[in-house]
Amino acid sequence: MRDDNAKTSADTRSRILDAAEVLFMEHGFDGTSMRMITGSAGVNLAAVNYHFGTKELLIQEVFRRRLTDLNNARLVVLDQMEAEAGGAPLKPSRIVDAFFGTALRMAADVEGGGHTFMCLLGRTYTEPNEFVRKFLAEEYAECVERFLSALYRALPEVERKEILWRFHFMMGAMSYAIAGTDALQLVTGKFDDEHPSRLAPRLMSFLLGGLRAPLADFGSNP
Amino acid sequence: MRDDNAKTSADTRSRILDAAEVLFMEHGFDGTSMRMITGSAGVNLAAVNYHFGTKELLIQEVFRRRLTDLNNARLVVLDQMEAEAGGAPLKPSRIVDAFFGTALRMAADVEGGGHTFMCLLGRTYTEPNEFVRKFLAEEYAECVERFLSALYRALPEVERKEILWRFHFMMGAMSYAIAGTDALQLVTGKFDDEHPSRLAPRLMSFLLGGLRAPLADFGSNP
DNA sequence: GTCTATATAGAGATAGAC
DNA sequence: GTCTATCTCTATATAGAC
Repeated sequence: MRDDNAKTSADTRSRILDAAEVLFMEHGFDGTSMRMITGSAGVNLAAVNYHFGTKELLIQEVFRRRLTDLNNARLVVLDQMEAEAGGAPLKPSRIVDAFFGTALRMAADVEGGGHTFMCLLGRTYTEPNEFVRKFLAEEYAECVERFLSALYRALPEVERKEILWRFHFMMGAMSYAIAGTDALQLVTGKFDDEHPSRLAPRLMSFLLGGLRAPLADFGSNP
Repeated sequence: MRDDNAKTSADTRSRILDAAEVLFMEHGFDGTSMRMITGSAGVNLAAVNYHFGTKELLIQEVFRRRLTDLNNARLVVLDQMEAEAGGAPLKPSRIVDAFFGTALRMAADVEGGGHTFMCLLGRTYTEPNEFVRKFLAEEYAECVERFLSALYRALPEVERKEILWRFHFMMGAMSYAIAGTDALQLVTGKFDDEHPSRLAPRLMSFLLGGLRAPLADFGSNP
């Protein structure tokens, strides 16, 4: 940092994105006004519209800049594992780690903002706002398809629909584990003050237990 | 229903609550205006303030009227099981079913509005709005404490902190399973059109698998 | 690129007639 | 209890000077 008051023009964009990310996480999209964002970022109100056009486009850019990296990181790990395996199916635990572990490692990065972003992302999966959900779905499509395919091959004896459901359940458990910890904290009287990096091993063993659980009997009573 | 246009004064209150429940679920709290609610309920704009005071108090009442029943139903089942057991610890699977199964049965009630409410509730656990989170925490406190105590006694060999985390993970998986199904649906191309009642057995086996998963090794690297 | 000033729309809430 | 009309505040967005 060269000077407290030096706001280079290139910086303005990033300052807005950083401020928006935190405020969206704390107050939601509708609960965060442009004035809050520009005030927190220390830039002029008109700067948001100049750099991003509209508030909706700003929201998209907040997600895009981190989500691209996250999903690329996931795919890099998967590519590498599949190349090493040379056509043989992978171990389910390794697939789960490549997808969920990578996200948890991002969530453990408190200082770089990864934690803030993963909290925001977790909340946004169930976001009412339709354009956000659609945007997320598109950003995720390729990556999710790749991981589901890997799981299908890793667990050929399990019905595909069942794997799909369990992937969904795992997403839910992870999102809450990251975004919703505050909530239960209020109820039960805290998880002490554990650093987010402590979460990963606990969650991973829970996810794998759920994925490997014996199948229920669905045929009985419709 | 006696007449399409007959709005008895006692009805007005319920009509507002029913309309608000659906709209809050579809558009969130900030995304739902008083005008949307009164328009959908077919009542006058001023009626909300007359019957509930403020929008915040309306939100609280939407939750209170169903949450009281849900948590009472959970406690009734737990009380009965504990009475039958006469001091002996319960099976973890039965405790989980009393808490999560009861919620899933409410979520399977599409026509009576239980499904709508459970979607809304699932979203709200990670709601940014602080007063809503605090209100939920208070409404849940007693019930969660009772179920955690039951689990502590059922699993004396497992560290209490670990049980607390896994309860949290189960809450997350359930909330997403109910509220977030739309999201993954967009990504992966649908869960067909399964009725919500089909969800319960799938989720319950996942939750129990997670709860029983072997513990990870936490001591190694801090 | 950055700023001030403002246009326009919509929000929650209420006063007072009925 | 219900309605109309309206107050007040705040939101997003933009036009135009610098």
